[in-house]
Amino acid sequence: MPELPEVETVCQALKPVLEGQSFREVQLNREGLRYPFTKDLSDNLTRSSITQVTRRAKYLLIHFEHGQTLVWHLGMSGCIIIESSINIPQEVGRHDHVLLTTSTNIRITYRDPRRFGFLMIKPSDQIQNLSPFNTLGPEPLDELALTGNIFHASLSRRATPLKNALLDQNLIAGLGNIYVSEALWRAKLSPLRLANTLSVNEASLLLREIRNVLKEAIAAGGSTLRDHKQPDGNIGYFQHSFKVYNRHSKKCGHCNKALIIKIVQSGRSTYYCPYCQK
DNA sequence: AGATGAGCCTGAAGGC
DNA sequence: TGCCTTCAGGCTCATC
Repeated sequence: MPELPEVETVCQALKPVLEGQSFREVQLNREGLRYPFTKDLSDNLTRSSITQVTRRAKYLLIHFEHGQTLVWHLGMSGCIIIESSINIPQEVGRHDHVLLTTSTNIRITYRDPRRFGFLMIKPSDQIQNLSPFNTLGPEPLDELALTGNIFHASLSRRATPLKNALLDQNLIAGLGNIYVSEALWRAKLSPLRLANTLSVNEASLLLREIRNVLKEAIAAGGSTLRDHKQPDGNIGYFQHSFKVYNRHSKKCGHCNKALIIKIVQSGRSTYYCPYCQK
């Protein structure tokens, strides 16, 4: 699924299509996804225009003039497709669960085979105080909110392996299984290293590499493994730049001799070079 | 506090 | 070809 770069790609694509517009039609093809759709969902989506489309962590936020915000999470396998609704046969795929049509006849399709995603309406002015937003960590790309020193202080409070600490959305928001492995490899830090053993310099380096990998992935339109596509139907290209993710038994690109290994941490696969990453 | 496993789902891939 | 098992980008909850 979509980690931060994939959600950001979707957000950037939706902005020009939705901001200042409104939905004239909402079609819900099932009772709900991860959570049941609330009764007021359709009404709230159609009765006011959209002021802004933003992203927080892996959540897409569509803000409406009437003071409500659509909180949209793409789960593990969700993708959003944007297309003109004119001259397109209304072909609805098995996993096309939500169809939104704008007043300008753009159709937004939400496709999610595994149905771990969700859509819910929340009051815009209270979102910051509601779960999960009230405990989310800082945005990794926000250089004002997150400095090397702040990041180091957060890590120093955690006696858990770096891999687990970086996946914790309350420590830093938006990283997922792929980009954690990639960032740790770039920083030459072992995923097994305890978070509270990093020096300020190491934490700063790690933060820099997290930013680098995220920015490069956003520029490439995200990563396409199975489900993610850019909303225009193109695939993202960053998967071609993976250095460790899904590359077990292949040579490490740093040392060019050790082989990447795959381990399991907290039930999730981790890939790293045991020689370079300390 | 942190680790682990289960659960929510479908589909792709690999082994036999 | 077909059946079976395993695994997958996330998140939450219960339990130890």
